Formats: sequence, C-alpha cells, structure tokens
Amino acid sequence: MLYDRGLDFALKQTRDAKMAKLDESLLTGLPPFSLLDRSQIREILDAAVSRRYEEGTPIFNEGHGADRFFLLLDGYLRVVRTTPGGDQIIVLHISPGQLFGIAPALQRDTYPASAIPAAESIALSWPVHLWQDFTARYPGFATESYKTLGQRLGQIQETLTEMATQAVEKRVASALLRMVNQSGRKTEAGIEIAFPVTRQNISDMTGTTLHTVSRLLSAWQREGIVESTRKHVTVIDPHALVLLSEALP
Amino acid sequence: MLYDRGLDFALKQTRDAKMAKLDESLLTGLPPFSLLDRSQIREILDAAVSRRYEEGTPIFNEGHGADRFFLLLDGYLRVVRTTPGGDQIIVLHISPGQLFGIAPALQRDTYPASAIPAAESIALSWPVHLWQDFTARYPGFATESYKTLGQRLGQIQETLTEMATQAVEKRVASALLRMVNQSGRKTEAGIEIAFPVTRQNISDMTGTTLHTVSRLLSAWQREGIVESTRKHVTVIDPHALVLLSEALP
DNA sequence: CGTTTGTTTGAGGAGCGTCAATAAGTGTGG
DNA sequence: CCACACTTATTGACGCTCCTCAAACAAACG
Repeated sequence: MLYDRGLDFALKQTRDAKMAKLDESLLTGLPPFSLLDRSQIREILDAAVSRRYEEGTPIFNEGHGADRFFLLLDGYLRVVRTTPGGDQIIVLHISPGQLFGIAPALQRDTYPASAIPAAESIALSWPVHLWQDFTARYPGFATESYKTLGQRLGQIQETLTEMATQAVEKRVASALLRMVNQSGRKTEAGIEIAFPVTRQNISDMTGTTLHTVSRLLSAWQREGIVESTRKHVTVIDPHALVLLSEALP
Repeated sequence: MLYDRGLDFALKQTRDAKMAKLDESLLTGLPPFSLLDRSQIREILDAAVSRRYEEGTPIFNEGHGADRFFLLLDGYLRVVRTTPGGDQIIVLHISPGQLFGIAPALQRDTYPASAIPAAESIALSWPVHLWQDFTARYPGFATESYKTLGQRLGQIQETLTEMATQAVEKRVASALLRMVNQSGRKTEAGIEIAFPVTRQNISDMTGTTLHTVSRLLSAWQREGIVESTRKHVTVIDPHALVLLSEALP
C-alpha cells in the first residue's frame, strides 16, 4: 500500500476545501520524498498547489508549454497522444503516488503528451523552476524521479514491441492485464479495473477499433474469462488472459 | 556538421592503433561536452576506453548488467529488442556523436535493449560509477544527457503512435524518411542511407514482413521514388515519400 | 564454385477494419 | 417523472490489407 494510516483523512480534507495547509502525510512514504524529514516535506507542500481535476478534462495538453510538474494524489490518468489524422492513442496510465508531467526533468519546454483524468483526480503541482531546487536540495528526489522515468521508458518500449509483433487479441489481453495489475481491486466476482474504461479506450491502447474490442470481450465473457458492464471491466480468470497474451501459435 | 577539422585524422588514428592518448578533438563540440575546457576533456578522455565494434556483433545485450555507458564516435547502431517469440524490433538508430547505453542515468542496472552496429563502429565507454562524477563535475553534461534522453523518449512515442494508427505503407515510408534524415548522404542519384539496411531490417522497424517491404520498395522503384541495391537504399524523390507517409485517405 | 545471405514475386486466404443497423444505459430539461 | 438526446455497446455482412507459404533468383563470400 502506498499510503500510511491517516492519509485517507488528509485526502478528504484536500478534496473538500481550500485548506490553509496540506497535510504532511500526503507525501510521507512516496519514493521521491522517502529520504526527507518532516520540515523538508513541509517546505515542499507549502510550495505546492493542490487541485481537483474532473474526469475527461485535460490537466495539460500535448505540445503546450510545460510550466508545471505534478504529483497524482488520487485518481487515475491517461497519457494520450493525438495524431494529425485525429486518431488518439493511450501511451500509459498514471496511478496515485506517481509524478507526471515531468518534462522539465528532460529539458523539454513542451509536454510530449496530454494527461487526462480517467476518473476524478487530485494532484499537487509546482512551477517548473522549482525542479532544479528540488533535485539540488532534496536527497533522493532526482534519483527516484529518474528511476520512474526509466521505468516509464521501459514500459513504452514494451508496448511498442508488443504493438509491432503481436496480433490484436494478444494486445488486448495484455492491455487488460496491465490495467488490472496497476489498479485492480478485488470484488466478489474477480478483479475489477478501478477506473472507467470504454471499448474505445481499450482500442486506443491497442491500436485497434472499438468493434474488435467489443467482439473480443463478448467472446471472453461467454467463456467466463471476463465480465463487463458499461465502462467497467472485471477479470474473472486472470490466468486465462495470461495464456491468451502469450500463446505461441 | 558534428566535427571540426582535424577530426577525421583523429578518428583514423583511433581506428588504426591502440594509441597512448585519444585526441581531444574527438569530443570538442559535442553537446554533452560543449561547455568544458581542454583540461576537463583531457580528464574525460583519459578515463575512456576506445574500441572498434564489428557490424552485427552486439555491443551490449538487452537485460544484461549495465556496467558501462558509451559515446558513439563513428558508425551507426541499431537499438533492438527481442520478444520471447523470437521476433525482433528496431526501436531506434544511434548516429555518431550520441551517447548510448545510458541506463545509469535512469538508475537502471540492466540495459533495456541491445545495441548492434549497423556498420563497423567506434565508441568510447566509461564504467557506470563515473556517471555521477561526470554529472557532478562537468557543467552541462547532465543537462545535455537528459535532453537527448527526452528526445529519444519523444521519438519512441512517435514511433508507437505511428505503429498504432498508420497502415504499413505509411510506416515504411516514415521509417525510410527517418533514416534519410538521420544519416542521408547526397549522391548523384539522390540521398542514400549511410549504413547497410536489409528489407528484413526495415520490416523490423515497422512491424511488418520483409516480403511486404520488398513489394513496396519494388513498386516505389518502378515509380522512380527510390532506388535500391542489396543492403542499400537511395531515396530519389523524398517529397513523394513524405506525401505517402501522411496521405489521409 | 558451392554455400550462405538477401531479394523478388506469385497465389491464397485469414484477420481485422469498415459500413451499417440496433439496442441498452445515462443525463437533461420540461 | 417521462421524453428525448447522447453516449456506449453489440453484432452481422463484406472485403481489403497484409501475412503465410512457396519457389526461384541474385549477389557475396570463402
């Protein structure tokens, strides 16, 4: 678990009102801040802006000036690129506790993709000019940030190879598994993806059409592998999906 | 041009023999070192190992321990990932003057992909533990390194969206254009890709088969857009390729 | 000069996208 | 609370791309 006790309370406060001060428990234990003491976390929080973002409305847009960097406290984000032709593809998802929009770490002055809340979300943000302060003053911050960046690069390469070599069925199976692993919550029936997902979303993750995704999900539902309602998918038999995602023939 | 005068000579020396000392002109003017003075470059070179790598034999392999980082002096590299199923895909190409194998910058302890010379190549390398020394002691080094990393991340995202949304013909056209832009050298007929490329290589860049690539190149040759011999491709009419790569219908 | 590596081309057919129509939820306003 | 609009999902029919299989050729190499 990412959070220690008391965090839910702190989050609720953050969500409910404009508070004079953010609670320190919000950051305690998150990798980029794990080495810092209370007073340092206080400094960081005092420089932060906390804000709620509605489902569907971009936090920032591809190509726009990167003036802030962010930390997701609650919710889920899609990182999305749009082609000149109007197709859009979902590059990856961001879960609570992760930094995002960290263009400044790579000396970029525009965001390379858009960030769109898949569900109502709460994030902290800081102006970019603080990035160098943070890396200079707070031990472990740079290290951990570049580590997540490295993981994200790896993830994207993974998706790329998958896209280039695997058939649609396997890509969809893998995409579902990725979402389940990142955000699955146990229910009576199986493991449910924690945020709203449409067939269109899944097709944007896998480079196919919503029709094909719908057909696949229907078939899998008949076989008892998944169950789905409007905007929600529950995986009943993860192992079967794993097999589908790696079958050789 | 990347190099100042005298560099060809320095390179030849490097290639020909185990020299007592590497020439300083090798690094002068390259972005990661552009802010440094002669003595600093001397230090860096004295810590470097220079080595020649044969076409086709990996400099390092995906998943192996990342113990060194590199700078390509001469030649061209393919950055390659291989799937469990044995398919391989070319993630990007590296040109002279670029850093590569910079896993340490992202706190990784293994290389996320293999680096394979597309042609005979020469590279400098340093043990990873020097990475932090470099970033701490040499102004501009960290900044520039992370900048190239950012560009590379952008490039991969670009390829990913292309792969997910564009038909094979456009992907192949784009791949050719990318190689031409990165390494094109002017000839009488047109612009030639500077390193050996097989149809198989192109199909590994675009997630298709060598057969399809062969058919496309044959067709384009008939139309006077490209010309190709075994392992070499010359683009006669780049504009036509651009049109092919972005045609809407 | 045989062997290996890269290229070309054809024939056939499957996968998956496109087009089309319908149905099932969800939200809004009177 | 119902009517209406809108979004999301389902399913069938059709056919084009592009992969697979197959065979033969051309160039490089020892």
